Amino acid sequence: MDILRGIKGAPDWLPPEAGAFDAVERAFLDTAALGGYERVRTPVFEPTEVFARGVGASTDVVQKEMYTFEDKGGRSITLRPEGTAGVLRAALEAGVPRSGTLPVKWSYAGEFFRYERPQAGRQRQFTQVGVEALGATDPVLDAEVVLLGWEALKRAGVGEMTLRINTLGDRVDRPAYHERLNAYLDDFEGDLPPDVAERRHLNPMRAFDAKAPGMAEIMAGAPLLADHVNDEAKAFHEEVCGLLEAEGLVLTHDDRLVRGLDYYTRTTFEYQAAGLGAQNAVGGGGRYDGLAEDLGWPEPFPGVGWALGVDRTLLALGEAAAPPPRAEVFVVAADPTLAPQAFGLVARLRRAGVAADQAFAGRRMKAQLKLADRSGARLALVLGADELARGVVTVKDLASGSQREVADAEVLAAVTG
RNA sequence: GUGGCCGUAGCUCAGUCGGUUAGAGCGCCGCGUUGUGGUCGCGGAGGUCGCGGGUUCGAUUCCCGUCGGUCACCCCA
Repeated sequence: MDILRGIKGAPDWLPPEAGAFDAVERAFLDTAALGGYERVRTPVFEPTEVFARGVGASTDVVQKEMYTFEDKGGRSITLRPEGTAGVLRAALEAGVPRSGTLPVKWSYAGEFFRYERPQAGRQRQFTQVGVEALGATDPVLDAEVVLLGWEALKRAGVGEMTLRINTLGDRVDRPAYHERLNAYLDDFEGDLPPDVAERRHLNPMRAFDAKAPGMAEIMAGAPLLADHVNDEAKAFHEEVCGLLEAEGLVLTHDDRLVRGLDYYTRTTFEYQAAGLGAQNAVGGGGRYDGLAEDLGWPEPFPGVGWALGVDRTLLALGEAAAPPPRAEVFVVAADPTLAPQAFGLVARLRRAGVAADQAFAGRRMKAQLKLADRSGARLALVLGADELARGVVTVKDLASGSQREVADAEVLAAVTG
């Protein structure tokens, strides 16, 4: 019988990569905390409507990538494909817009699910860390969010990065622009790839993303959203960019950066890293001033945020991924009958906060030292009948090979000193 | 959902122009040291050559199918 296998696209993280994975996640979260973003945890599944209405019906995410099922009560449930819709749903449900001081700044981390064909940097279950700043429309807030994401990636160790940024204007700008763009596309009706032809009436901006042969030429002459952004939004964007440039960030303005989620308004941005294969975005985000209303809130409740891909960042880090912490001290029993004493010594060290380990399965001393070496421990503590009789422990420095005897009562000091 | 490439030891891979006992490196275990690792030497364990079918005297090798992996498209973290 074949062994049972995991689910396609649901990765197992094992040592040492899992340790590096945690380090990346921690770096992101720590950076968010430095910015005053407080942790929230929301469910991994939501009513399907949260995403269908929040993320947008025209998006690939909603149209073909959601893990949707019916629970035993007949409700349609979806495994979260992204974080913003669920977090905002939680904020609205808690009445955040009408309580407390705004903006509220939250961070989250967790697993997300999208039914896609796996490839380098893309799995069906993946991990993101995100921040959402809710309840304020202020270019300083947008700049803070964008800068914080950049700093988070830096803190995790990512080297070469580019920051692409764009403004999509407000929702009031959309209808007029959509109409213009669709009128333009009408002239090419017969040449449009099926997916574009189908979706352009829901959201014609997706046509800019289409890479089918010939589309680049068609879109080269298309009207740009940038020309339909209202003056206030334009000024807002310039202020955001100015703040970021003052902090030394090099911006790559990309007026085709649309992002595949319908809720974005005004600021959209994306962090790209080298060494990732085809999927080179390690994070992205933007402002979503209309999302709360999509989720049923009676009045506008603005927000801005980003999500960073932990898996992808790890991929970008490659060999530079931080090595996980290892045991400091490895206890070796020279004789199998001393196992209880070794066990006790390990326990004593651990209680004192020293990362300690030992060998099992009654290995010979030679093999135990080999394991001590492999563990990366700095010191080996050798316990033998000899030492026991004299109330001492042999402390061996594994790098130099030198060793000395230390009185039992002095062991902790010798190890920590 | 579509396409390319790949499935041989725990891992990374070689090999068989179809032929009798399928190899290497790393890792693992043991011996060289009866209480001392990282180097070295010697030895050992470990393989239905992904699975099913076909062609053939004979298939791990050729063909078909299937499953799995991987990369890319679409899109995104």
